[in-house]
Amino acid sequence: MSIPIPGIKDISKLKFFYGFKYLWNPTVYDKIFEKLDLTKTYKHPKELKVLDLYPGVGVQSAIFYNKYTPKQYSLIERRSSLYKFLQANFVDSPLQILKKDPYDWTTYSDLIDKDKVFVPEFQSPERINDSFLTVANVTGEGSEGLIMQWLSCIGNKNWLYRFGKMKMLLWMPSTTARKLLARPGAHSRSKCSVVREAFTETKLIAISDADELKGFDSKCLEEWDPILFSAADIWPTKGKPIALVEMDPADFDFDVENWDYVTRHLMILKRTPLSTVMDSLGHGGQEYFNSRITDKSLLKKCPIDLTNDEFVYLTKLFTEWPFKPDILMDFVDMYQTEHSG
Amino acid sequence: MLRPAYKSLVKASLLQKRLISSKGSKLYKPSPDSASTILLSEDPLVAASSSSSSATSGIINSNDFPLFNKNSQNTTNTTSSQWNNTSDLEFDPFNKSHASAITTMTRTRDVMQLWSLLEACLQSHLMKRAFSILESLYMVPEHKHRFIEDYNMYLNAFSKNEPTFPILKMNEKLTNDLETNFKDINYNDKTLAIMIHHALNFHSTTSSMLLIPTISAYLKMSVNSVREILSNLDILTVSDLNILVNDLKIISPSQLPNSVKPILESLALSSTPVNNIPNEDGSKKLEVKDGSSEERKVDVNHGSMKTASLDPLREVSLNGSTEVLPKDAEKLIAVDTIGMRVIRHTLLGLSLTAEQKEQISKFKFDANENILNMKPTQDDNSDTSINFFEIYNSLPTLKEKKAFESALNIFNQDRQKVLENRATEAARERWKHDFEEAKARGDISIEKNLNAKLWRWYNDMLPLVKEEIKHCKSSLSEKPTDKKGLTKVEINRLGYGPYLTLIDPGKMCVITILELLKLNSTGGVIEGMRTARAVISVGKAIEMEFRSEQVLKSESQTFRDVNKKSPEFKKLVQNAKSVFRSSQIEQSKILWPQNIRAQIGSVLISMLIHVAKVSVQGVDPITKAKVHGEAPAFAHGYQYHNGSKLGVLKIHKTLIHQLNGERLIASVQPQLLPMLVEPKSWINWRSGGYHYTQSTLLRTKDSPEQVAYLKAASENGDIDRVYDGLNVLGNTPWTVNRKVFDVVSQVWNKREGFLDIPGAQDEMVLPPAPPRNSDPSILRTWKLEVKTIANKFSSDRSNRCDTNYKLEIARAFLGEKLYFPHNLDFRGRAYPLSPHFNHLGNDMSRGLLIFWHGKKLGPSGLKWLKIHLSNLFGFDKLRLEDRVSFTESHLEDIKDSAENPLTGQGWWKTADKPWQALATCFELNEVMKMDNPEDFISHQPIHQDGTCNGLQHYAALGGDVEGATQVNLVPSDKPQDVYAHVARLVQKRLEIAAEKGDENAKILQDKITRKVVKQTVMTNVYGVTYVGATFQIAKQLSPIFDDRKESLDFSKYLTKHVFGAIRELFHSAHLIQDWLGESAKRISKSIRLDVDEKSFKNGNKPDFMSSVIWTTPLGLPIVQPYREESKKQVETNLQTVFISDPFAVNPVNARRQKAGLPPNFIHSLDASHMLLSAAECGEKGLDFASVHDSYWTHASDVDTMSVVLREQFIKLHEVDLVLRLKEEFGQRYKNYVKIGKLKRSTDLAQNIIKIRKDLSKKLGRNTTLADEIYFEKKRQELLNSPLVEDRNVGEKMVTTVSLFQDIKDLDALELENGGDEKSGMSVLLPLRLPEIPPKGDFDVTVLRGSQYFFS
DNA sequence: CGATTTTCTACCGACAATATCACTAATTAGTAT
DNA sequence: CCGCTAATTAGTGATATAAGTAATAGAAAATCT
Repeated sequence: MSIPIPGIKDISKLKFFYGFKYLWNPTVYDKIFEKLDLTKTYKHPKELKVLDLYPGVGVQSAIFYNKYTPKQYSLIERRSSLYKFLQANFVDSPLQILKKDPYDWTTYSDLIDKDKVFVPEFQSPERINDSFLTVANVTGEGSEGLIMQWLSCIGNKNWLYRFGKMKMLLWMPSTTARKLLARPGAHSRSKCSVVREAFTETKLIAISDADELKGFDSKCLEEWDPILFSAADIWPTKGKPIALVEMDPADFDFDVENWDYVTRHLMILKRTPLSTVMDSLGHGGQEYFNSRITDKSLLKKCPIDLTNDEFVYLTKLFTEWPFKPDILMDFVDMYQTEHSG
Repeated sequence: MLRPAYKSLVKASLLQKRLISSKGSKLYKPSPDSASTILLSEDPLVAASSSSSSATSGIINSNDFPLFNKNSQNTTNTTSSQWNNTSDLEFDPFNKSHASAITTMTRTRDVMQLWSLLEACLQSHLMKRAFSILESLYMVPEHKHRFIEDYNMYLNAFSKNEPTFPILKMNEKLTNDLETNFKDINYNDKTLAIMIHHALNFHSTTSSMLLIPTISAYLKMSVNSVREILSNLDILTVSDLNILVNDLKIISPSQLPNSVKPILESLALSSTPVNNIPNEDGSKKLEVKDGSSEERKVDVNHGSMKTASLDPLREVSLNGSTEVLPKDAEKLIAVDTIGMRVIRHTLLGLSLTAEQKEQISKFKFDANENILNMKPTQDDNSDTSINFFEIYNSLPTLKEKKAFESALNIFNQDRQKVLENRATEAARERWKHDFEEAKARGDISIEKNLNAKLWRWYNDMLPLVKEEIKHCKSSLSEKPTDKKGLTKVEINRLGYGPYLTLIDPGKMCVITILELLKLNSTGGVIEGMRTARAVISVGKAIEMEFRSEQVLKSESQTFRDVNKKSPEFKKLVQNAKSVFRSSQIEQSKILWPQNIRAQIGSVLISMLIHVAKVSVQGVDPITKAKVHGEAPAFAHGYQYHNGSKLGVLKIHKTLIHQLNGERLIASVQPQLLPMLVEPKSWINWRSGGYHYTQSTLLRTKDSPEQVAYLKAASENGDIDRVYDGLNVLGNTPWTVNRKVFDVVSQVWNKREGFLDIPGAQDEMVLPPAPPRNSDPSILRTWKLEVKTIANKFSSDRSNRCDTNYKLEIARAFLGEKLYFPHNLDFRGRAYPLSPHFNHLGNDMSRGLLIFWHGKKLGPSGLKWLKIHLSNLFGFDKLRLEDRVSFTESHLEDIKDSAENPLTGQGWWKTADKPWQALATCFELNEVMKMDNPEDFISHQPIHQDGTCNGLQHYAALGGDVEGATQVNLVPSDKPQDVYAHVARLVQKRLEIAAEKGDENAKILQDKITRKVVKQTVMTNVYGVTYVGATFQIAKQLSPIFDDRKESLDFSKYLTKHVFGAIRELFHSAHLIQDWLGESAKRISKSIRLDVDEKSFKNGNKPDFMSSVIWTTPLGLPIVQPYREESKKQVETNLQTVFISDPFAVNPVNARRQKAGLPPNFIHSLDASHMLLSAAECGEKGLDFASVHDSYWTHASDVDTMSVVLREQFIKLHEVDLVLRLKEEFGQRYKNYVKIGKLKRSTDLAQNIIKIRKDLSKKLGRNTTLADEIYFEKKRQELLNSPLVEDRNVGEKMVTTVSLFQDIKDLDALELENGGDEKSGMSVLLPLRLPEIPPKGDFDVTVLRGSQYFFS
């Protein structure tokens, strides 16, 4: 029994997508899944539980289900027009449609702990969890923050990542993908690229605009060989291109709090050589780090050129600094409410 | 008078031509053969007023004359030409309006840059470079008519630089310069003054025979008058004039400037001439016609000086106190103090106790030694300070009091001077002193002593600064052309270098250090400050220092030979000096650009960061051993806020801890402390207040428009009454309430929280973090909690810092007589110039201040004192009798509060305003001890507050009887409580709704108190929105409901009812509010015809540029400064800084204009009322102070003040102010147009379409609204042309706008925004204002009898 | 031209985002005539 | 010496930053089709 795949005709009747964009063309999906080769990870798809966040019109959900018929496939969609669409298109289907907000943390605790509607299996972090997959579409321009939060959850090993190394197939704006996947020295290298490097193993799978590729590292592209499709395969058509990314958690071992402080502050002046930029870490930082860093060629590098390993090294030095600042969080109170009576 | 006008017109037309051709305008450019050639006539008269670049005439047009001015209602033509004559193409960077500014702004920037370069070069004696700068300045066409001033500056410096240059050679140079290098420039009277000065001062090189003819020749060459030449006191010193008048007798004393006349007269009488130039017999006095009018009378220091003249100083002989004349101005300051023995002598002559006498004889009356009680010791009763207030009070007779005050005044004059000028040096001396003391005790004490540390930093920083200045100077002396191969640092240096060279490096170091310490814990940063704020503050402080230094230097220069004479003479000199200062402060034309300030600040701060070190302690994370080391005291870094970076300057924790326990009085900007003597009277828009520090009358928001209007009004003499009121406020002497101070001080030193003073906290205590792998929601809650704590911590700390400043200033002024100079915000409300500690501050500040003068309570005073206490407890809505009895029923509490403020029951702490209540308790307690309470001498200011002052004005404006009754404009036997009344109305509404079964209403029914609605009623006057009010009410309701969401829902519901009730109760007020709002909206969406090209760049969508402008009844022009802000990043040494670009010309922010007009208009009225009342009270001899709508005076004078303020209110509202405003708007925005919609079907619309079609054919493209505006503009110009034929052509012209002229009811034709789409079309309509709401029958004069109007 | 998206959110005193890169206008340098 | 072009630079505008949309949500204005 296969689930009917919503067609573009029905989809295009929907107007409001809250800035999100969805690939609707099934042929592109075929290519994507072929490339992903999920059966390599999920040897027993029948045991797989899939969480589909912001499924939108559910094309991908239907195709996925038809291909792998997993044990459980839950769609989390709160936006009422889309929720209604899903309900109308998937009557009597094995897809579980839940009207909950993927943005809200409580959605997950309710789902897993309270209502036990969707309970993934914990697997030890030696390999990718082969019974739990999350698929998400966070292509809204304003929702980038959510992706970043999920990323930091990998670092914290909380949220869905408490069940081990869960793979995630994540749709995002191509600009976000570019930022995340930027390699040391690249123009768009930023803190979140380092986060990605530190916590994950990430590949670009597909992208909706070949032009966008020039923003990515050419060597990596060779390796990834992403699928290109056109803006016409997306609905709504207008707007910026999107990309699909496969994200696997990776092993890491460092003090996240200090590492966060060091990367955050160094990446502000990302084109300033380490020999001078270290002062922005605290009183007398330059002097300390200049004396501690033995490899003088590292001092000539700029933060934008550093690999995560180098950041980890700097973090180690930082933790050993007797005079390091004791407040690592940023507290700026911009809006002091005026008192009046 | 016609000549210059004509000239400017030519220039304007040329300018416009260039503009159009260069920018490839989209505007209509007719071909020469087109029928409309006439419209682009090259005739300068036609082109003139159209030019968007013709400076002031651009916006300050005929309509912009303040309406309350005498002749303003006359025909616009005459006023218009007046404007053109007086201000055509005036090149003044401050006199710019937005619409006109754009073309010249870039040039302005260049000229400013050149000016500062010039100033710097002259200062560094780089005459050649200076000359080449002059040549550049000469190239700026708009600047030519001002160029001579720059040349004079150069010439003057040249004269000083080449003292032995013979006058003939000098003359040669002058001739050569003006005839070959600067052909278009003519000398002016100042030039002649410089030549005369040169001739006189270096007469050793000029033969005496030559001297007189030379000078006579120069005098004859005068452009305006000899008087004009002689009035250049910045050039001609007093001794110069003395020679001219008394020795050479070339000129008659009558030609002297008024301010120095008395000095010279007295010099003439003195037997010893200052100079020994032989009096040549045959020299004639030059009689030159003097057409110049009397100078505006300047009455500085009137009161104090008059009283001083009858003081006993006269009898004291002063001979023998001759000292060597210092050459250097710096040293002059120290010597320029009065013989203090005189003062001491005077004081000792008064009836004093033996103890007081001893104090005085011990006291060193040396301004330099005793600026203020700023000693870092905690000992308040050190021998060196004197409680002047106590002595003053103890004097038995009025005569003695007067004598005392006058002697004190002379002493204080000197102290004020030192305070404004030498405070940085004083701080430095103190550091040095402490350092040396600490050094004697060993290295550890140096580290422990803050001042010693600062001294070290200072010494380390100084060479760096000097080095930098050296670089700057060398880059100055190089030719500016070879920029190649410069590093970024060097290029930046080219920008700020000229400024940096102007100030003494030592001072800059001190200022930098003090500023950074002052900014500790500001801007919501935990341990530090925002970089942006720091760099700008330092830059500003440096600039301010430079200003006062300049004024002081030129003052010393001019008066250098006349410093020590008899006391009377001294007074003459002091008078003359203050006049001189006013003119000097006025003259300084260069305001440093914001980016330069930032750059200078950053250069200095980065040097300080480099050198300032503190010793620190840390724990090695590995060995766990204690580690000692040295770390920079300051560090530059960044913080994120919502993804935005924020530059932060962090202060090391150890330093912060040290600062918490220190007295930091010195870091308060010394120029801005309260004054020891009466502020300089306001005489024009930029002269008043402090003696050596420039402040402007209006706190403008970087808006050239505001300045332009203010300047025009000031020069027109329209705002003299404003000055009067402001001077009364400034001349009220205060002193610190010592009793209250002692209590506050005790509380403070306990370091615990007390009332609204937060307790001291050294470390932030944060809750432990949950494990990293907790649920994100838990992590989030924790983060939020931490953030709240951090914010609380930082706000507490900054609050405590602020309180510390207040206390320190209060401490410094204990026993002193102090004054608050005031200026105005842009609506005309008055504020003290001195920050931190003033009577507008919080309850504690107010409690710490009392009037210096005491007045006997008298019969009514006691009553008012009691009422005052009741008011402070919040019982201000009772009958006066009941308030009196409230106080009388608490006599025991009062006694206890006064006698055991901290150990007793603490009744005073339960007051609404506890500190002021405590102050009042102290007085009342003393009163109770008296046999005859009416004889008690009271210093306590008694407040009279308007009940909802905004609504009072609205009620008066609308003639609204109901509203007037509610806000006590109508006599009543008991005061109306608006808030309670509104609460009752809401309650009624709820009851009705509840009966209908409304659930919300049922729940809320009995929870409506006065407090719930109070804030909303209050803010309603300010145009609070529905959403905002909901939040306010939610805050009040939150204790009732647990759930926030629920609380908010109820609030939403309740807000609707509250709004309804207010609208019902103050219906008339709302109609006026709506009218004001609608008018503002239409004005800010209107287009001026001579609109700048830029604003119409996109065809049919203009940038709206007209802001709402009106004139207050006092004649003060008010310009709402709300425009879209354009900020730019400016590079500095540390980081880029985001600051608003003062040269930007931005479209108005219609929303804010609309939202702002109702409150601003009302505030401009209450400000007028206050200033009128202040002026009147001042004339009646009352001490007067105010906090906007709260008027303060002595208890005994409350009755007098009550009459005054009622009369002034009536006077204010005798005219229909709304009507007046509408008329003013009508005048000002007469030819403005707006974009509206018209029914396509009407004849009018068809005619417009026809015109458009014709035009379109001619242009070969579709017409735009811009084209239509262009033609209408032309039409208006023709109509206003002085040539008859032009006017005829204009009258025959038909434009899309002119069609509307004869239409009567446009309202019928115009479609409101709801009109159907196809039948309407966009057209230009003349701007019309809405009809004003009808005025009610309320007669404002009845409030004469309303005892609760203000109470 | 109507629907949709963005922008507010009570006035004044008052107080502020920044680093980097891509692109363009303007100036300078250079070279040849 | 002048004119021309290439090359450099100065200046401007755009974009990303962090990472729960600050405590909040509905109207009005601006923008787009």
